[in-house]
Amino acid sequence: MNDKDKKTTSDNEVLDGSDQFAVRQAKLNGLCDSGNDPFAANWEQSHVSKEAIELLGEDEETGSDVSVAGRIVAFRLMGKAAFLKLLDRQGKIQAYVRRDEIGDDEYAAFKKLDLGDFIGVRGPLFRTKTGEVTVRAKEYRLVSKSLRPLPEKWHGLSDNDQIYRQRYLDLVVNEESRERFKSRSRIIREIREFMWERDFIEVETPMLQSVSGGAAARPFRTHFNALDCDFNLRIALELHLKRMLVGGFDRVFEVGRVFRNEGLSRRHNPEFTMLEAYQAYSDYRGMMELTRSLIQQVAERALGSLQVERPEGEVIDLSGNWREAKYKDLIIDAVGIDDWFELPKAEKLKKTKAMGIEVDPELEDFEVTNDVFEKVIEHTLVQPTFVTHIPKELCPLAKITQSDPSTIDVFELCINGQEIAPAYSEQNNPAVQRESFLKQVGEETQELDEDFLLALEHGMPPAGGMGMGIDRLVIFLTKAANIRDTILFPTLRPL
RNA sequence: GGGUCGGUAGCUCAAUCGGUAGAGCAGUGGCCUUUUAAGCCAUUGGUUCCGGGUUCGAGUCCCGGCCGGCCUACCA
Repeated sequence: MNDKDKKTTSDNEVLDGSDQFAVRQAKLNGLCDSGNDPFAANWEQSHVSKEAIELLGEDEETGSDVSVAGRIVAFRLMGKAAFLKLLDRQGKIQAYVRRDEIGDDEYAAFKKLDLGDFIGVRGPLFRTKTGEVTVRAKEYRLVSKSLRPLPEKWHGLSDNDQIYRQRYLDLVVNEESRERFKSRSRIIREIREFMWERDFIEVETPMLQSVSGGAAARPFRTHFNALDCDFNLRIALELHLKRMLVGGFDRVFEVGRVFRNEGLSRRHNPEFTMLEAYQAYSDYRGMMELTRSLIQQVAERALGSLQVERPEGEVIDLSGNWREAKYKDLIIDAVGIDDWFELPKAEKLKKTKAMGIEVDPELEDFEVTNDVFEKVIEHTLVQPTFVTHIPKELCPLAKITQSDPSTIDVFELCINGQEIAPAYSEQNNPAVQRESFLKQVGEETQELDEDFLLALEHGMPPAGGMGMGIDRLVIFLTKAANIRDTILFPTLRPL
């Protein structure tokens, strides 16, 4: 195509090193010409890095033969010998290669390896002067050539755009990121373990839905050619999991992706992972115990600690029982007015303005109050807090509190200044459910899910239900600053 | 969507008031058989995100666009 690319076709041409792709391509071509296609190679691994390192006892200087493999992430050549670091799924292991041990020809080829290449190394373990367990190579093999240079070894990759668009590079060079995604996987595994231990069954429900309900969010729309009809991507798991309760699966959960057609922010990605769990014959109090135990067990098993230090230094303490606070009490405390809930909307607006909060005057009365919660209170709830007795207008899928008909049987768990998990005593009266759906349909661009109401009319056991934003859980458990740091491939504008 | 800050070598970053675009790492050539961001010598590499404009002269100033960070808006 251009002059630089022409270089790659000729080994005889002198490469000045200015085009690293061309240099590497030429090395690869040279190998292929001599009958060694590295992409055709494989390698028998006897140990992964961490296992191999642990083979050598504290007081041992040398050990048995191992065979390891990985990507070269450090290469220190010192004339007739070299040290290199191989990165595999468990971490890094050092290898030591000497010309007098692998032979002159092999060593000449070895010197042409590049950072980023995958190789296998076989030989005995030994301990270096500084005590690092190292594989002394009797044999090595290039098993895959890397044609492009890795990001800088010390600073890693810091350009956000590139970190998200080329996550694989971030994972190779940034250990913090690598560890965070291992933690995420472990957290989700421990969530499943916990639910199984509690006798829940994991199910999978449709992502493509003709009516998307269970939350008030705008859906993504798509088209199904075979039936020539439009579908929505799901915005919640709720309505299908409740159908499972109707069907007699009285403890069910699902961990899955939901999609909401909303903006991006530090806390929002349009596709994110939810856990929803429904337990028949329980209620929101039961879900409170379940949710607390779940997070405690997951933190204990996945991280080994119930204390999580925030980047700012404050320690989130997950141990013991957690604080409970009534929504109304938190509001009254924040605004400093005992009869806040009796004030007309105009007075509330005056007060919020005096507090320096911008509130849209078109909002409903309860929405003004909820703005106070979201803008003033939520970010202060760093230690785990169950917010209870939430106004009924905010949750159309829950039961009314017997002792206070203005509120519903629900909690909203806040940790790290964010909503993590709401839970309800689920509404199972089909008539009441229809009524609150109809109200919602009137207010928003929601459609009525008649199929779900039909299911309810067949009878759903009383149940507690809980939904948890897994990404937000991972944010605070792994000390991430941004939801995008917890999602391998976050949604980005296509280039 | 709005505000704001940014985009310079493969990567991490400099570049004074508008005056020859630099460094470290990586690469290339050489020395070096226990290194730890290995070291030493030499050296290649630039559409300064893109397109216009002002100017004798633009990485720098102006306008438009693209992409992103942060804040904000939408958000059970």
